[in-house]
Formats: sequence, C-alpha cells, structure tokens
Amino acid sequence: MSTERLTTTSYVVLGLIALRGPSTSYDLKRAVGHSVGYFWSFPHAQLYSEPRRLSEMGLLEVATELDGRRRQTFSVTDQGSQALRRWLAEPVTEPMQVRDVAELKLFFSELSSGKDVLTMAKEQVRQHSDRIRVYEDMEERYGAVDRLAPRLVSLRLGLRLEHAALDFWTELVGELSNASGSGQARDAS
Amino acid sequence: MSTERLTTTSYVVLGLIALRGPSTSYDLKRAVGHSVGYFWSFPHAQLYSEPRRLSEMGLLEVATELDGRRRQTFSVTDQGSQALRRWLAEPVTEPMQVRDVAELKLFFSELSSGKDVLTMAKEQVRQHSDRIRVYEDMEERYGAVDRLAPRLVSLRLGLRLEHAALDFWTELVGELSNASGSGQARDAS
DNA sequence: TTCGCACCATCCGTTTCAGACGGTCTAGGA
DNA sequence: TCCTAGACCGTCTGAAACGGATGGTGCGAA
Repeated sequence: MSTERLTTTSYVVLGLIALRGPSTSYDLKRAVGHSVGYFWSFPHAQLYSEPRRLSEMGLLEVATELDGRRRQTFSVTDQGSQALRRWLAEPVTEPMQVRDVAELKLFFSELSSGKDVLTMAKEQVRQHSDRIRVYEDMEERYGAVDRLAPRLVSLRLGLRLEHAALDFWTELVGELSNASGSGQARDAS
Repeated sequence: MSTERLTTTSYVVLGLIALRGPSTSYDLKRAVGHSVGYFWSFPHAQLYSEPRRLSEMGLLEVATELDGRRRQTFSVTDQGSQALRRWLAEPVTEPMQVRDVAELKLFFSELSSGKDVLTMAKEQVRQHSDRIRVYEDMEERYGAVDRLAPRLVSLRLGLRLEHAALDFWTELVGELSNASGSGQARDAS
C-alpha cells in the first residue's frame, strides 16, 4: 500500500463513488459531465488512472466483470470513506480560483482596439446567459427531487458567480457603447 | 523559429512585457504577484522558461546585461505585438472556470457532518471578506491614478465574483444556524 | 573583512493535461 | 448471415504546469 499523497482530484473520485455507489470509470466520466465537472474539471483519463491508484492504497475496492469489455467497478472501502470524511472535516486553505481568458484579455485591453473589447463583452454576455440557463434547467430538473440536496446548494454558488459575471459584462457593454460613439452607427444585434 | 503553440500563459508573459516595457523575469514575477496573478496564476519557474521560448520564436528580444548576475531583459518585437493583438482580437472560446475546494466539499457534504459544513461556511465568509478588502485597497491605491484603466476594470470583475461568493456563504451560515436551531449539530440534508 | 541573509535564476522530478488512438460492441441494411 | 458505421470504452503519449530544491550574488551588519 503506497503512501502517495491524495490530491483534490483523488477526493473528487472518492466522493463521487461514495455518493453514487459502485461505479465504473465511464460512469464517473458521465457523472462528472453534468455535475461536479462544472466547477472542478480534469481530463477524463484521470478517471481511469486515479481509481487504480486509490485501490492500490486500499481506499477503493475493485470488482472486475467480464461483459466482453474489460470493465472494472469500484466501490469505497471503510478506509476510503474514513479518508473522505477526514478530508471533508479539515479546513480549506486554498482560496477560490478563477481562470477566465476573457478577464485576462480585458486586463490587457489597452493594447487592443476598443471595438474588440466591445465585441468580446457582448459575447461574454451571451455565454454567461447560456450557462445560467443550463444551471437553472438543472436546478429545476433535480430540484423536484430534493430542493435542499447539497449538490444543488453548491450549484447555487455556481449560479451566483455566473450572475455576477453576467452583470459585470452587461454593464461594461453599456459603458462602452455610451463612451465610444454616442452617435456612431450602433450595432443592431 | 519554432512553430510551437502559444498557450494562454505565453500571452500573459507577452502582454505583461508589452504593458510594462522591457522587463526581466524577476520584474515579471513581482508584477504577477499583485495583478494578473489573482486571476491567472502559474509557477514562477515559467517566468524564466517562457520568455526564452518566446524569444526563440522571435516574439521577444533579449538584452543581456552583466551587472554581475547574469540577467536578461526582454522586450516585445513587432512580431510579438502582432501576435498579441491577434490573440486579443480572436474570440474567447473557453468558459470561465472556477476552482474552489470549499464548493467541492459542499457538493459532497451529505457525506460529512452538518457541523463541519457550518464551520467551513463561516471560514469562507472570513476568507472572502479578507480578499475583498485586498481588492478594495488595490482599487483605492491605483484608482487614484486612472480610475478607468482596464487593469482596474478587470479587477472589478474579480471583486464582483468575491462579493457573490461572500453573499452565498453568508446566507448559508444563516440557514444552517437556523436549521440546527439551539440543539446539537445534526446532519443536514 | 567576513558572515548571514535576502535576492535572483535555474534545474529537476512529478503531476496534470488534452486529445489521439485503438479496441469492442450494437444496430440495421443487403 | 455478414458487413459496416458509429457509439462506447479504455489507454497512451508528449507537452505543459507545478513547486520545491539548489546554487550563485550582492549588500548590510557585526
């Protein structure tokens, strides 16, 4: 049993299996897509390597079934769920991190043309609106089941952040439109 | 001249040098610390390797001065500033990404105790408040110079996101405190 | 003058990453 | 029945990111 360090991604894998019950890597891949993946994404290849590592450490248990495709079902061991609970209980030290190329480009925008910034801002409004719609659909679909489910609650934080971004870009579009040409041909879109 | 792909980090380096004028890697390191680093962090070692790559591609120009320490000053070439402007003009495809372990732990919180969640929520309120104060200080310090500087504007987005997060965690603390009433901490859900 | 420490630059082993690749199954048309 | 297209599933690889170790340099204090 190795003494390797567990990364945040390890706990995501562990946690997902704990929530869903016994799962294959592919199950996880699909689950990630429309849930935790929205706020902690990583390459799907990791969903194959990580469970292996975790089972070597004794945190997961492997069941191999041969339905033609060699596929393995993982489930959490006692040791695994202990490790998970320990992680959940320990304080969070890393601050929230945002990575957004649009924000970056805005930061550097004095090097580009005002027109580009306006175009980008409008596009950002569109993209954030879309994302908000996705979140709200999800909230509606799963909210019927249990409106206080923690998974929904954390989704609500994502929604807040998206709204904040949307507001920001919307206002920026307004300011830029006013400032740039109070008389110039306006963009009809 | 290599045909390597430029990553977002490459453009951060390019952009920083374009904004600041000729800079050494260490200059960049310090500049990153209290500006763009807040929303696009990367290891400092990259600030030494990346400029080298960029100059091999002809996007940066190197001047070596021997003040004892072998230290190199980089400045942007015409080709470099063209590449930068091209990047700034092209549409943003990657969505905004948030990475927040607190949000993750909340997602998995049905596996932990309600008490842990409340503790974490309170701690999050503290952390986001602190971060907001840092941002506001910065806004004040640099805002005197030019309150419309794009670098400040993009900082304002960061501020909005922090406020959204702060509101979320604050409300959650309220809800959890009510829910558990005056009794013992219990499982939420 | 020497020491000690902050400053500066680079190197290195590991982990993460994106996505290409290759094998496996299923449906449905001939 | 056979064939094939295309979805499904798992693995591999080369590059980038990571972060800590290492080592050299200059400056102020003793």
